[in-house]
Amino acid sequence: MSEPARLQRVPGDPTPGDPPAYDLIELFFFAYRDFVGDPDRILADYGFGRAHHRVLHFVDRQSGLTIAELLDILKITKQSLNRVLKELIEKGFVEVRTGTQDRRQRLLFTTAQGHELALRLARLQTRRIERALENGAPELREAAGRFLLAMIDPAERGEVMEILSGRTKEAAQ
Amino acid sequence: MSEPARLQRVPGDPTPGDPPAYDLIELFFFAYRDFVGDPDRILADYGFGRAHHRVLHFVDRQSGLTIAELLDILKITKQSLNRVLKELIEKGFVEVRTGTQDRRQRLLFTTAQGHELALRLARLQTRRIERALENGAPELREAAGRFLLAMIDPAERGEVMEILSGRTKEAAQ
DNA sequence: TGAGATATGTCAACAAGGCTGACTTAAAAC
DNA sequence: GTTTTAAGTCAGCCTTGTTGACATATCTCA
Repeated sequence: MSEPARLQRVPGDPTPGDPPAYDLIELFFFAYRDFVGDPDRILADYGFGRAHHRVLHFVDRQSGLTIAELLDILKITKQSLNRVLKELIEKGFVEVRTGTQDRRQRLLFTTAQGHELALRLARLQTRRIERALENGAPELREAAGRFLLAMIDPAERGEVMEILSGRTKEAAQ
Repeated sequence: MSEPARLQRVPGDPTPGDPPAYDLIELFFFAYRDFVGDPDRILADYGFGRAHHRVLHFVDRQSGLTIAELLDILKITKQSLNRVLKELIEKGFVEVRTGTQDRRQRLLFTTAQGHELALRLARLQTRRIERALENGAPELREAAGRFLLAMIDPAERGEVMEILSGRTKEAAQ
């Protein structure tokens, strides 16, 4: 509205002339809502919310990770994390052990109960994913993964790919 | 871990034996976070949040839609909607007109200013999408769209596809 | 025409889950 | 032995969701 028209497009430009990708924008919104909605119903039975789910998920996936590592993954403040983490510990879903090489660190683990819940929620989400892929070509799964990865900030991608490898951090204990 | 292995799978089964799709679960989480994070920074300049964005977006896309229609899309309570809608109206981003066939209804429209902001945010998100697709095969876009649509509850898909068509509702005025 | 249904608006209170800022403690590092 | 680091905590605030109750205007239908 206020910017002068340009005749050439510089690569990496805002490209205000392109029509917005309304379809993908809206699909992403609705799909994500349903995707996180599945676990919500189960979590409510335990008095947990989405924040608990995220913590439980990454603790289960990266057994033995520290508070600092978890904060880095979730990108929330330690005060926010502490509120939900405390509840997960009190209710016996997460366990804390003092680090051995560095005794200032707290290493986080899921308990048997915590692991079961994390797995149950992951399977629920997996079921939705499998149903989404079952009528597609076999390449659809790989395409979905490549698209989602490419949607992530380039600067974060390295870290995300490390997380995806799901390496446990138990070496510390 | 504790369940006996089964040799056959019933279609539509929980399939607890399948390994969870941790990669897609986590990619979806990180990708969506970055996707909605872009607009957040701009919205903060206006004193708006994500809730305002969603309202502004769908009002802009479905010019003339009613409160009831908007509530149905967003799936929040009218009290929640009203709080953000009121602010969008007060600040001159959304305009309300009384319905003509049914004068109980309120038809929602973006103002020029509101349309500009909606477009700016949509373009920002489109840029991320385009960058995600630019190094992929031309089929990647279509695959992403099909995957996301299939992730939505089947019962909702019809409604979502109507929304995607972006038909304006101005006939009423 | 009058009763009831419908669309919207509003008040009050509450909960989840983010945030900032300030401060403590224990352990490691130098 | 001082400084830095990892974690925990207190207090208060914001956004955005919730429930429940009730008001108003308008439409529908017997």
